[in-house]
Amino acid sequence: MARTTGSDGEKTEATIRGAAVNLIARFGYEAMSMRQLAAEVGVQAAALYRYFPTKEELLFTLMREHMEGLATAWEAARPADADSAQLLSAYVRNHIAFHIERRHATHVSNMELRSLSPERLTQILRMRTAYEKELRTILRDGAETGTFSIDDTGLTAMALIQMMTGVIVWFRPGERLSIAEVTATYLSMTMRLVGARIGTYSAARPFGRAKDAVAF
Amino acid sequence: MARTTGSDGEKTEATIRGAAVNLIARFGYEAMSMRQLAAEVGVQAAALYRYFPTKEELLFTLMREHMEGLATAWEAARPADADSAQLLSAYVRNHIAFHIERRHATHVSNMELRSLSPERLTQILRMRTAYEKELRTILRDGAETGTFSIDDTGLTAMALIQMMTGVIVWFRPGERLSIAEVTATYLSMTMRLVGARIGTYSAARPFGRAKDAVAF
DNA sequence: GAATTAATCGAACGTTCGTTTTATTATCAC
DNA sequence: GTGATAATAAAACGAACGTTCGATTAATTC
Repeated sequence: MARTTGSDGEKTEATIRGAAVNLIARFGYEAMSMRQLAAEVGVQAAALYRYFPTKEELLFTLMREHMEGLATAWEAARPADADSAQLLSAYVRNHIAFHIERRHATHVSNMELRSLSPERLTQILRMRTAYEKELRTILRDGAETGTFSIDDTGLTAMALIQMMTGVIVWFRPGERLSIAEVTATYLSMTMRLVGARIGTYSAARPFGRAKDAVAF
Repeated sequence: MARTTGSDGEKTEATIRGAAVNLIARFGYEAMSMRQLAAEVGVQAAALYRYFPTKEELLFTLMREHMEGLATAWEAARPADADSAQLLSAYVRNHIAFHIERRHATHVSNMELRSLSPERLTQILRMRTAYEKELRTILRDGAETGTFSIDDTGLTAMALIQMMTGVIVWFRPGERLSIAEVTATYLSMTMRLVGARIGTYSAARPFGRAKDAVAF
């Protein structure tokens, strides 16, 4: 009974976070119990409350930090003094890379909005909207300069984001396609979709072999 | 106490299904309780078990029928003796129409896989795979005839499906864009994405007004 | 080394869950 | 009208939940 020898608060908290992301991604937030999470971490459920006051606070923290991480990554990746095509290219690359690396956290971030209380939900949605707005701005500017040919920027932005984020649904590291190949292909598809004129972006062929329809 | 005057089994079952789809879409399957569902329907929780033996069976039924409905709709919509571009066009139109009309059921079908038992999950995944294979076949054939220019059919198929299905995330009937406009735009984007040669599909401009970046 | 703080444990709280059981009433079939 | 079936209600079962509380031990600070 009582404090376990060798316990370290920072390590335990990090373990809790990691285990929570995995368990929520796999079972769902509502289906994951605190006892299950605690067992995964190697503590009793009561110990979790030393780090997170409520189950929802744990979820909110994971989701908020995911969005903050995305915003930060995009801020670092966004090229200065770049034209629309370059900006879009950077956006796509960053988006794919970020989400592939955090498949489970992305899963949680996209699928557990319903379990947040209204105020917290508002916060997360605001962050998502801000990120989406970045893409809309790129598309609008590109359309205005004639770099892109877009029917509706709002719709196009959402369609692209859904398409790109959807990579986490099917991509599995170590399988047929590499991250580089996937990224290049998504970029190529994106540029075509927005009607970018040939030559406004570098879209080297991502595959050395002939097209085939190997099943996923 | 006991049977309510005017009760009708068929009507009650239909009401249960409808209410379940709405509640699950809104709160999530795990968060929705049978008492909550029963209250929404206007019966006691025990009554639900006359129609569905378990909560999971209810979910499975909703998801299975959603997929069956989609397969049936595609079967009816698929044109006979059509080329790849026409097939893809029909696929996109059917996909968008079907999902927009069943936003909540789609939500449930996509987000609650985790709550199914392994055997049931396998069944649903098989149905999804079959539907996806239809698109892959269209893309592959189109690529072989040179109608489309595709880097990787498997990836492209998944990207398209994620993009199109994602319409339910943002589309709201009665708002800025009509279903026809949305459908036309998704079709236009799809054709570009797959590198369909101009002239191989009818992509009339879906908007009469200038492109703008009105926020969603 | 003593006091304080940190990190855990075990037990328990109050509530809710999916589900079953029994009883009751309504509707249908003959 | 009688018997069978359908459709519901009310009560309860056994289990599990998120969380709190008090106690205990480990680590840190002075």
